[in-house]
Formats: sequence, C-alpha cells, structure tokens
Amino acid sequence: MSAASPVIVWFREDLRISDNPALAQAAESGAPVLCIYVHDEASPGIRPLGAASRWWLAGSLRALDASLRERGAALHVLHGSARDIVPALARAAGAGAVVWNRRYGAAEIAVDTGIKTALREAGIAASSFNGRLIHEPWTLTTKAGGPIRVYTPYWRAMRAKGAPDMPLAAPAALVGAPFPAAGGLRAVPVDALGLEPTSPDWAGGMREAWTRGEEGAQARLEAFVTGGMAGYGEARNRPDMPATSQLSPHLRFGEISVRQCWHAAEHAEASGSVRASPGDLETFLKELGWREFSYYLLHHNPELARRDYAPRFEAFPWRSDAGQLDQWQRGRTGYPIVDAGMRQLWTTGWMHNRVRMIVASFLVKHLLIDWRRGEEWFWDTLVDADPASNSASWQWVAGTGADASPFFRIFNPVLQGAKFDPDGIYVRRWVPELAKLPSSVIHAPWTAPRPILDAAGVRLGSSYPSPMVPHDEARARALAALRSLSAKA
DNA sequence: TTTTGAGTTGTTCGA
DNA sequence: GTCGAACAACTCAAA
Repeated sequence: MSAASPVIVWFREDLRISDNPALAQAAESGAPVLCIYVHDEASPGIRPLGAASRWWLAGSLRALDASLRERGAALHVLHGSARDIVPALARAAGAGAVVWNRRYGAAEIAVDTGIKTALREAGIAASSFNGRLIHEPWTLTTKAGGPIRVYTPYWRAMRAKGAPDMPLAAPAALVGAPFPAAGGLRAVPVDALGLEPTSPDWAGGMREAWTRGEEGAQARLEAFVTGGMAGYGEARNRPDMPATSQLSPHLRFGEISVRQCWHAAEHAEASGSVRASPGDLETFLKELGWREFSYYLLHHNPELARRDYAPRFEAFPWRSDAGQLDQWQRGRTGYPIVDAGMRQLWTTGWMHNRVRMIVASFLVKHLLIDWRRGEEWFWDTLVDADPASNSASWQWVAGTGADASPFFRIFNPVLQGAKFDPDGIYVRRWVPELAKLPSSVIHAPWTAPRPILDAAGVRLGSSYPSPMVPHDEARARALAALRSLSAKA
C-alpha cells in the first residue's frame, strides 16, 4: 500500500488504544488511520444490546474518541449494517487495508467473514487479530481432538499453553486520515445513536457507580491489584465488601484486555508489593479462565443463549408465570438477599457474583421459570452483559450447561444471606425498608417476632413482601421436577 | 474399547 | 451442637 492510502481500524468490542493488536498493526504501518465504529442494528442474527449496555457503550465510544484525538486521530461513528458500510467506506477512503480484532459468535463471524471476502475481492487487504482472549477457542482441544466440556480440564489445558502474550503498548502518536467526503457515508455524533436514556433518565445510579472508558478501566485494575486482590480468594464471596475486581463491564467492551488483567495481577503478586497470596492470585486468574471457557463454549455452541447445552433439559417442565417473573425482576420476592441483588442490578447495572448465583438459582429452582427469562433480564440490565459469560453462567446455574451445577444444589437464600452477608450490610443498603431489623432476622424477616418487626417499622405483606414461595416447598418441587426429567430420559 | 475417577461456588438429615 | 453422608444419574477426560 502507498503511504498515502489509509488503514481503516474497525473497533468493535475492543474500545481501547493499549494492547489493541489491530490498532497497533495499523500504527506500525505508518499509514494514516481511519478509526471507525459501526453501530450495527441491521445485520441478521446480531443480538441487539440491552439498555444498560447501550448506556455503557455511549460513554465508552466518547472516551475512545477522546484518547484517539489526543494522539492525532479520531473515532468516526457510523450507523447501519457493517456489511454495507465497511467495504463502501474502504473504497471511498481509498483504504489500502482494513484491520480489526476478532469476535467469536456465529453471527458476528458470518458478518466479518463476508466483509473480509468483499474487501479482498475489491483488492483491499483485510486482517483480523486476537484482541479479546488469551487463547482463541480453536486452539484448545481434548487429547482426542474434541471440544473440552469440563472446566478443570479446560483450565489445565489453558495453563499448559503457558502465559498469555505480553500486552502491547498504546501507539504514542497516530496520523488521522480524513473521513471521506465522497461515497455518501456519514459519520454521526455518539449522541445521535440514542444510546442513553433521556426521559426518564434512569442511568443516575450507573453514572455514580462507574467510570466508562479505558482510563476508568485502568484505574479499576490498578486499584484491584494493589489493594483488592489481597484476600480475594475468600472475600470475593462477600457482597457486603468491595472485594471483587469490578472489571467485568470494562472487559466486556474491551476497554481493557484480559492479557493486561492477567499480567498486572501476576506482576503485583510476584513483586511482593501487595499482600495477595498465591491463592488469591490463582482465584482471580481462574475467574479470567471462566471468561475464556465461556467464549470457548459460545464458539462451539452458537446457540448458547437460546438452547440447552444439555439437550435432555428440553423436556424440563418450566413454569410460565409473568407475575412471578415480575416480582423477581423488581426485587419483591420476600427473600432479602434476592431482592437486594435484583435492586442493586436495577440501580447500578451490576450485581455481585455470589448474589447472581443466588438470584439465578431462585428464579430457576424456586420459581421453575426458564433460565432464558433470567438471561434476557440480565442481558437488558447488566452493564457487563456478555454474550458468552451471561449465557454460559445462566446455563451453569440452571444445571443445563457445561460442567453444570448439580441438580441438588438449590441455594437456600436465608443460609446464603447469613453466610455471605452476616451483618446484613448488603441487604440494608439495597432493601432500605428492612434497614432497622436486627441482623439475626434480616435474612428471614418472617421469623421475627411481631414486636421486633414493629420496632423496625416492617409490616410484612405491605412495607415488604412475605416470601413469594416457601423455601422447603420450592426445594421439594424443584427436586421432583428434576427427577421427572431423569425418569423420562 | 473399556474402565475409572472426577466434576467451582450446597443443603439437609440423622447419628 | 457437630459431623458425615446422602442427594440421580451422568458425562467427560484420560489411561
């Protein structure tokens, strides 16, 4: 390519400038770069983003544009079908090449493959890179050559391949190519995409909780490896403590790479500058491993968000109950730890991992509502809603997934609350109508004597719901449903 | 091919 | 109050 012909860098789920292989390659070439993002709601099979994710995306795009501008380029945002836009833009700009980092869903791969073919037919180079994973799904198999279906062997295979590649530095300077006037294509301001809510503006709690963009992501990682990682192995289960990394939305939008997280954590532990133990480090790395495994499963099971990974569950007697689903979504189940989690989700776009398991188990096992309804709700409300992790984790809890939670693991919301939120701090924060209850009853208000409830201003059934289903009955019903499945099979 | 041990995250019951 | 076993049966990975 001549020095004058620009390289198009197509950003997708890699909204960062450091450790971005596609951007690094473009910058090294010395050519002017035309950085683009295509908000694609038109390509077949691409799942539309949920509302919370749309909110996050807006901030992430603005932040990326700002950091590209600091280096002499800019982010040009387009709206429409990527299949139409990317080749047309490449021609209009006289681009010598288009580069991007790979995606792993079947529909996304189909779009990218079609574009790659169209570009090459037009005589334009197209290259893709791994910017999202430590190991791409096709690089790990069992010894027999098939896909791995259990996490522990996956983790061992992953470790056996060695450490992830070292992260790439951000390009120090870029030469921005002008957006082509010809070709009839139009770049739009981020605001024009209508990604953020206006009336009503329900994003206040999310703005308070998060800093979108690469700088926010780096700050979060730094805070985690220098502080939060000490004790992570135990404390990560405590929703009443700020013990998790909270990197998930940053990872989801690629504001930070998994390689950066991995190496920063290893370096911090090895340097001895933080009190994290090798066990704390290993637990964190294994969480990154679960993310990798989810992408692996998605790649090998494109229908992961829709179909039971274990086909025998297709006969499962799910209940359809819009009213109960609504109670769960609104955090009105009558089980404080469940309601706290659902309200944290609604307000901040995020829920502590331990609590996600509890609320998911409740929906699927206590209410016998199809895990897909829960997956859809999380998809819409989580800022970290990830096409791989969300589906894989719901299936895991439901017992329909790979290496799944065993059928008899039915979380008791009272015991889980008492164990992981022993002082009721988490419940008090998110379910304020129970704030004055003593810790001894805060996870089971219906067991409190009347005077205690009165003193705390709690009236069950009006100020706070009674349990929508008794735990014992729900547990027995779920076990029976699961037994009916194995009897049929 | 067959066999064998293992499989993220729990709860309940009865001794 | 503590502790160990039962809770389905299955499927996977590897020998």
